[in-house]
Amino acid sequence: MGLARTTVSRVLNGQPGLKTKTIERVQRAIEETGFVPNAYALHLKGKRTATVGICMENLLTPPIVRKLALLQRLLRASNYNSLIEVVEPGNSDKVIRHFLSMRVEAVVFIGHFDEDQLTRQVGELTTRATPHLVIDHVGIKGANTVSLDRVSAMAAIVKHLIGQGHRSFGILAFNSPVRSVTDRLRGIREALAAEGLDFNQCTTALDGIFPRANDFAEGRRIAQAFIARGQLPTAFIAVNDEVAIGAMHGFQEAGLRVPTDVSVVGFNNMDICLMPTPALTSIDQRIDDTIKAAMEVLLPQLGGAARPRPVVRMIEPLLVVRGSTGPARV
Amino acid sequence: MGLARTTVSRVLNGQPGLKTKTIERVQRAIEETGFVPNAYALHLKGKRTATVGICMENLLTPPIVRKLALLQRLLRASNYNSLIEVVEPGNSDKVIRHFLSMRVEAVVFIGHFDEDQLTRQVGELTTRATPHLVIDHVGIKGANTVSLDRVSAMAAIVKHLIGQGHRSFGILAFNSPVRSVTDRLRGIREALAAEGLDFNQCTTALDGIFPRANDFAEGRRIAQAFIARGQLPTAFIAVNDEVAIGAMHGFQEAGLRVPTDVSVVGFNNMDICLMPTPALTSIDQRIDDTIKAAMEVLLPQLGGAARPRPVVRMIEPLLVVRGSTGPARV
DNA sequence: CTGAAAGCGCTTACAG
DNA sequence: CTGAAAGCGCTTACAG
Repeated sequence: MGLARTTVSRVLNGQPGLKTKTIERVQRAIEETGFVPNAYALHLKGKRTATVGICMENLLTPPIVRKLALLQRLLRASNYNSLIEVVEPGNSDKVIRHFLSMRVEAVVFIGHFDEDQLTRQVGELTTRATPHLVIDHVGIKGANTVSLDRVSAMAAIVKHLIGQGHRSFGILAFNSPVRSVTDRLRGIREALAAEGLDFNQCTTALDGIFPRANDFAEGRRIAQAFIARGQLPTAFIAVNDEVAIGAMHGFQEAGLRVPTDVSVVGFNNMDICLMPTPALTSIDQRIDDTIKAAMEVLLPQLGGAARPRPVVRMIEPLLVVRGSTGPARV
Repeated sequence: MGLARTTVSRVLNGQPGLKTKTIERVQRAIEETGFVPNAYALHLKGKRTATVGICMENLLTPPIVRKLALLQRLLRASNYNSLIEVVEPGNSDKVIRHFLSMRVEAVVFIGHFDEDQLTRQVGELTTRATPHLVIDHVGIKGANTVSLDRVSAMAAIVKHLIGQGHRSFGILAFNSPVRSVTDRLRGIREALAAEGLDFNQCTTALDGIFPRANDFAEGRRIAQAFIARGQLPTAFIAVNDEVAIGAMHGFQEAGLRVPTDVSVVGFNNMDICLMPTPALTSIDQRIDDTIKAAMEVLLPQLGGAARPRPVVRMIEPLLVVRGSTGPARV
């Protein structure tokens, strides 16, 4: 049809200086043949990939998936593609390799990973001048980080409960070596100390008895174990909303009243907090603000401005008080 | 270092006929330089992309995300990468274009989309000899489809309730033009007809009064509306588990007993079914089996075996009976 | 305003 | 067993 590849290329890239007629001719030809440019040829010859690699811990826990969904939407609004990969145990290096081979312009980690591995990977990305951002996993050396302040979250809970007169606390399903959990335990410990209370003295955990599932059934079982044991704390702090609601049920089935007899607090402020009666007091992660902050950290780096030192932004959690917490029984 | 690109290429691809010493030398050089092959050059020159494009309706509703998570895992186990894209209203053509430019070896649709658009896209993929699979969205002409049999699901529910003596049914939050919902309404209608009952006579819906949210609060509000109206049906069929649980709460708060006064059925059999008291009767989508079937349909096509005509596999739902349904009040 | 030529970084016949 | 050359499908100077 007498069209040079050069001309076609120019039309596709909307470059100026073409006759309208030529443009139309090219566009018609493209439509007729159903031509779709080969992305691999495109990016081989200089064109930027405009792709961000997103490395996910999993796709099964709602808060994590929600972060992904929001980030993906904002990235697209800024004309970036997302390359989403889920880490299987042990293959996180493979994921990073894939990202690098796809020449992503940045890598974002969402969730919790092996600490040493993540540190090494952040180091490698930095060496290669590929920007990165770690969402959630706090304390990685040299890493740009945006994360909920989990220590602060637990302080808010403990303060709220102490303000209601509680002095004995049940800890529900915190038996995990994961950083987010240990941070939260530390938050509880420090908040208690700030009020002159000793963690070991005023908290009880019966987690170890059950396999960790972090679900409704586990919460109920732990509550039952607490009841069977006697000496009930007046307030319960759960690893997440599911466990908290399960515990509420366990208590209520045994004839205890929430919050008259026991107060219960969850974590994540998911929709399910409204399901039990009374509704569950919980911590809101402010995921929208987290991802907004993530974009603020990410975009300048995508622009190529190398940071002299890592940016760390902590998101302040929001305690949402509902009916499941109240004054301690005297 | 005296290494030909050819030799390096051979090492990377594990081709036979190289001296062990050479292989080691190459591998050391690769480690030292941190070399990662450029995927764009790789696939430009013939190498297959081993990538499947997954077009998602959204990343916010749990069943859909669960399908994605499982599919992605199985694809990786079969050595395929997943390229995941979320459709924003109106950009589904852009997604397909991106997939094509990335030379994906197949496209999988998960969720519900605009029917005409999806039909056209399936047609285009077929023309281009790019295999496809539609998960969930049933009734697309020419499409390879794997989907829950929603008509059958509703039949199971209706049969179960009729067996318990119910003859009047409340329909909760089915006011949507989406194919999955209209299919389910048809399922109810047909199942009633099979028992000699007329849909219009024995069902009531008060959905239109509220903005559709499909959540807990909406379920509660609809239940309250039913109570305010009087003439309560004895059984309620909800669009999903959230609405069902909300309705249960609405009824229970008004002093009605479940299932003594009203039976309630959900849909999806999510973990939250265990949260209300009594636990919620629901339909399990059998997502694991759905995705297993999806792989069975997909893999042979990825192998290049062009199907003479589209494969359609319907997954039989599983009714999980719990305490929220019981004999009709007489 | 449009076209012919070089080059991106690999793989794959083809020589040696 | 290893290397030099062509070519994948684009973009980008450079000519015309």
